[in-house]
Amino acid sequence: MDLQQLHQIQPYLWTFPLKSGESRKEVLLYGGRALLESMDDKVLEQITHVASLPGLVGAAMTMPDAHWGYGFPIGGVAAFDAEQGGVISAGGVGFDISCGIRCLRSNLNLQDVEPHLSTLAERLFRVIPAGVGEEGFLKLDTKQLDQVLLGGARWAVQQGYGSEADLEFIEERGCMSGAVPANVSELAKKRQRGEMGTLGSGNHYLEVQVVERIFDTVTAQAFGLQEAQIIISIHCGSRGLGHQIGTEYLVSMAKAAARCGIHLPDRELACAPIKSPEGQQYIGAMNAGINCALANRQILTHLTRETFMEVFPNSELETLFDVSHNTCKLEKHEVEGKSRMLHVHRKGATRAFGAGHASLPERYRALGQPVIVGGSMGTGSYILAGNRDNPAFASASHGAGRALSRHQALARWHGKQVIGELAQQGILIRSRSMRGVAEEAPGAYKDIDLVAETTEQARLARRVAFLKPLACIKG
DNA sequence: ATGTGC
Repeated sequence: MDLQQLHQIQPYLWTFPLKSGESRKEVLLYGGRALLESMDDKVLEQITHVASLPGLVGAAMTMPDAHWGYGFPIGGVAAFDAEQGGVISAGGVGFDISCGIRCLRSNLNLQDVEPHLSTLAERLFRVIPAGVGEEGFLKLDTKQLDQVLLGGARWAVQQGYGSEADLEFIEERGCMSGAVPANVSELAKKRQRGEMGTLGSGNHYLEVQVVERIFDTVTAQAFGLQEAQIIISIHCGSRGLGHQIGTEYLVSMAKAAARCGIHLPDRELACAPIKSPEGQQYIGAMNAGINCALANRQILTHLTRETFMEVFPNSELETLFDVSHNTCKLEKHEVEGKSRMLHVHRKGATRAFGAGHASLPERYRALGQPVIVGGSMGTGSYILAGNRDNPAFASASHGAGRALSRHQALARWHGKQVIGELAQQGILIRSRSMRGVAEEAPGAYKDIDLVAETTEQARLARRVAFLKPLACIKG
């Protein structure tokens, strides 16, 4: 991206000035010079399109890890007011509805795990279904699936996959309200029948990590983190169900937009007024998709615990937090001194509530929400904490963010070579897809250290801990 | 992201 066309407001905040005759809201880009210079021009084009949608409140924003997505950029944040004709967009949520990360903290340290790492990786790889179309141990009929869509992680716990203690540390206490299973098609449910408790493909992973650095000892203590501790991160979403919801509602939203006279600068931006029948139907379906993802990560947590118990009989894995980064949520935000209810799209952006927010578990309330910034395999992850003065509708980065397209990555790396290079650094990769591994090569991603540092400098969240990968199960 | 697509 050419920074000449931007205006720097603060050291880590840029705006794209309006051209004469252009009618849109403000565009804000969070990030430093290095990240923005290497960012695709498409990000600016896409977020400028978002800024032209009806009912947008404040500015359309991108996080430091933003990259080109479908319609909305990944790393995009946009809040809409239903009372002012605000819209909801399937492309603004993302096709993998409620894709997110579950983080588990263990009572094990590096010394305990290192000698058994290969055994652990092998067993996790055998137990955790991963890859395109891979199915799990559960086969659900439509009626059971409706219960999943209503109950989320709470349903999974009721089935014996985890405990009440997990629920406290999941967004929405593990169960998203407002889910309407009837708004989810039979086809979407059929696709999900065998896919509960599966990882999926692409950038999804289950990773065994070690806390390598603590940045903020007080917050780390509240989060239960210390150096050399073993952490497990599970990154996945709502699988075939979420994807099918996205596909179907994209069509219904395109029709709604045409009927309501909404000008779409890009057909991928299909959206419907929040107050329209299509908008309302999508919200019910999306909330069901969120519950699907929450249940999915809960079942995977259960499988992870079972596997750890086989290798480390005294292991205990507690849920540190579970946060989504592909959602649209109705939240209360202060705008120019006024409290308003807004539909906040976060696509490839993590919710980052600051200290004192009522929805936070008591354990974290004085310090802020754990913000999980997932790395690519090999480059580590960060846990940050939400700030009370977050300027972006309580949002922050979600990961390293791609720097090269999948296509570019395939042209540059081979899967086996990537696995070999990571093995030399002591990082074990287990995957059924060598193509997938090549696409996910660490070099195809932005510098996560820079993303985390910039996220802190832009006051979006503050760094608490850095996690180094040890073993990664890939889709 | 995805019962992977020009």
